[in-house]
Amino acid sequence: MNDLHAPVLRWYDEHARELPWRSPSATPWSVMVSELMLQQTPVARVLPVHEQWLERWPTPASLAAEPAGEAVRMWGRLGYPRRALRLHAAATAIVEHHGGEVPADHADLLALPGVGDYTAAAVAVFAHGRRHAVLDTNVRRVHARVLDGVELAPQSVTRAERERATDLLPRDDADAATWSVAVMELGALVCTAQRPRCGACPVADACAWRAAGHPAYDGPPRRGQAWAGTDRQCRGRLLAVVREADGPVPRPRLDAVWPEQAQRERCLASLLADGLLVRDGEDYALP
DNA sequence: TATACGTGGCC
DNA sequence: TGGCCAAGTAT
Repeated sequence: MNDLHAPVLRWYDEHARELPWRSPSATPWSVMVSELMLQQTPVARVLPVHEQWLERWPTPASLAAEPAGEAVRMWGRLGYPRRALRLHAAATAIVEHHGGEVPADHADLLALPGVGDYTAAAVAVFAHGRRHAVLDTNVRRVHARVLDGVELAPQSVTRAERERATDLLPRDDADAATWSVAVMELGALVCTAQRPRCGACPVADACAWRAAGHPAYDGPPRRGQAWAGTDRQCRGRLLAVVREADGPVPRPRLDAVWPEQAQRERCLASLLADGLLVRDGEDYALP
């Protein structure tokens, strides 16, 4: 145990949110579903969808048995709907290659659609108790501040950063898992990107960033996410029409939600290419 | 490695 | 008020 473990673990024990996927009765599938949904998406918005999802599809096999379009519809307005397709494809792969059970090995998880390095680690650790570093944006920000004395972590993860995160893990598997979720929670609730609550931080006294006077980020400029008028907005509008319709949608109803024809055509084509929509004559529908 | 990919809440 | 941000992945 290093000097950070005890205060962070104690803080987590006292302040952690009770979330369904952290329940002792949560299944690996519940954890995996939560991780896909939480990618770039706030907890508050995931909560109701996760509950409905698990009620309808309590196992990978139950989801794999349905058309992918049902997953897209249930995904609702969570955003990045390709994740719904990937989760459905992952469920299918789990049935085909893992006997319907969410695998525990990082490499097996990484091979599943929609599962990258972070999610593979999160499922291995939080669903199966494996000992593995979990590096998400929260953990990276906490490490950057406490250990490096900078406001934000670099854009990409280096080998050194990963090795340090692994070195920081408590020796015991269960403690290591709790440590990872605790650091994530600390980043989500206290060591936030904006307006960090250093007064509530269990390791404020050990924080290099605080000791340095909270120097502002001075790295390369980080690109914002363009939205208005972008293909992303257009795709979102088009897919929302089909998702919220009872059946196949005639083309004019799609034309009505986006004025620029060229962009509309391009986005419709990309939605078809992604498999988020299928065309049936003059109508469009979920797959 | 840089970019595309949804949505909505916050200050 | 609009830019920033939220448990990333795929290409």
